[in-house]
Amino acid sequence: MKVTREQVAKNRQRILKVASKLFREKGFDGVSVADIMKRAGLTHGAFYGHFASKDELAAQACANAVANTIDTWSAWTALAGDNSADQLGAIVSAYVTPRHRDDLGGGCVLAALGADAVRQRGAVRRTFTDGIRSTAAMLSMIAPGPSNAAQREKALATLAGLVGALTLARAADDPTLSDEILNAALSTFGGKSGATDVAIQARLRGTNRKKIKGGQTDWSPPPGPH
Amino acid sequence: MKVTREQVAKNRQRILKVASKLFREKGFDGVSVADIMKRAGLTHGAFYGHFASKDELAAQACANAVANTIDTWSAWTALAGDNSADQLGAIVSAYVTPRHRDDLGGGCVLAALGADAVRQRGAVRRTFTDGIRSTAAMLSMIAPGPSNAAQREKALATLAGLVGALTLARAADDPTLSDEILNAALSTFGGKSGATDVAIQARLRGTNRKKIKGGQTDWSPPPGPH
DNA sequence: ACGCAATCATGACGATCATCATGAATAGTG
DNA sequence: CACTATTCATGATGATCGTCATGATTGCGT
Repeated sequence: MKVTREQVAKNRQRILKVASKLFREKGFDGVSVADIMKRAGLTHGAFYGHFASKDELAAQACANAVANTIDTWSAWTALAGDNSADQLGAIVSAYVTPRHRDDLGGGCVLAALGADAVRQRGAVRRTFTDGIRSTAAMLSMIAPGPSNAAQREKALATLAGLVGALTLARAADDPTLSDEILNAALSTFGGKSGATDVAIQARLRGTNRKKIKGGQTDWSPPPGPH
Repeated sequence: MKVTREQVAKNRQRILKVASKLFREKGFDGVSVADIMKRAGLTHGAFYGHFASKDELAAQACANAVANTIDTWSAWTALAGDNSADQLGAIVSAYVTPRHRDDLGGGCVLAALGADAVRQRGAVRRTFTDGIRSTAAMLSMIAPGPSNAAQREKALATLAGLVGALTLARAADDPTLSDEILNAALSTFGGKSGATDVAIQARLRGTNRKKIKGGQTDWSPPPGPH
C-alpha cells in the first residue's frame, strides 16, 4: 500500500495525537507501540516509517501535550479579559475541576506524566523540562507580586499546587476526598480572587459541559482565539 | 533449601523494603519481580511463596512506603517542639529540600507514585488513598486556621503544594529551575513561618547530612522517637 | 533422631514487548 | 504510460515479563 503525501502527514499527526493521549492515560510503560498504531487506525509495522523509536515518539508526543496545555491555558485566560489577577484566577478555576480531573488523557501533561518524566532521560526529559519552563513563564506574567522575583515565586508555587492537587485528586479513590482536595486548592491558589465574572467562572469550571464526537470531553472553552 | 522461620520473616520484610524503594524509583511497571528478588538476595522463584502476585506486593509495598512517610514526618515534627506552626514549618522545610528531591526511592510515596496510583485499581489504589488521608489528617492537626475546616483546607492545599513542588523539581532537568521550584514552595507554604529554631531548620534541611551503610542517605533526622 | 512440611533455586511456560525484514500496492515523477 | 520510491500490512525475532512446576535442602515438631 501507498498513500497520499497528505495522508501520510495526517497519519503522522494522528499517531502523535493518539500517543499524546494514551501516554498521559497509561504512562510511558503502560502503552505499546501496537496499541498506539491500532488506535491510529494502522498496524504496528507502519510505525518505524514515522518514528525512529518509541522513545522518539514519546518525546514528540510530550511536546505535543505541552503545546496542548499551553493552548488550553491561553484559551482560559482569553475568556477572563485583560486583568492579570482574573487571568490567573481563570487558570486556577479551570484547572482544579472535576472535569479536568476526569480527563486524564486530555489534561495537563505535567500532572499526568510528571512522575514518569523523572525516570526518563534524553529528549523526553528535556521536552518535559521545557514544558515546566513554558507554563511557569506563562504564570509568571500574570501572577501578582511587587517584583518580578515575587511574581515568579508565586507562579512556581501556584504551579506546584495545581499539579499536586490534580495528582492527588486523581489518585484518591474517594469522591468526597477528591473533591475536597480540588476545593482546597481552588480556595488557596486564587480561584476566588478578584472580580472575575461569575458566568465565565461557571464556563471555566465546566457547568456548561459540551460533548464532542467520540464521547470525548471538549475541555477547551469555545471559541477561543486559537 | 529451607531457612529459619526468623529468616523467612526477614526475607519477607526485605522483599517489601526493596520493593517499596524500587517501585518509588522506577514505577510499578518499571520494576520486575526478578529485579526485586535479586536485590533482596533471592531468586525469582521464591517470590510466590511470600506474595500471591506482583499486585499484592505492590499494595503492601505501598502501605510500607506510606508508613515510612508518616514516620519520617513524625520525626520531623518531633524536632520542632510543641508549637503547631513550627511543626508544620518543620515538615515543609524538610520536605522541599534537594536532599529529599534526590532521594526518590526513600522519599515521599505520594510524590513518587502519585501519578502511577491513578492508573491502578484495587488494593494499591485503596492503600494509596489511605496514604493521602493519613498525611492530610496529620497536617490538619498542626495547620493554622480559625476552624477545623480552615485547618483542613490549609492542610490539603499545603500537601498538594509539597507533592507538586517535589514532582516538578525532580522532573526538571535543570538544577537552577529545580532549586527555584523548591525555594518557591518553601517560601510559600510556610517554611519561613514563626520562630522555628535555626539549628533545627538546618538539620531538617540537610546541612548536616549523615551517610549510612550502602551509600544510602539517611533522610530521617536522628534520633527521633521511633 | 526421624519424617513431614516448608522454603528456596532452577527452569520452563505462554504472553507481550520493541524492533526489523519482507513484500504488496500505489502515488509521484518523467 | 512506465518506472521508481515510498507507505503500509504481515510476520518473525530475540528479549523480557508474570507465573507456575519441580526438586533439592533443611528447619522443626514429634
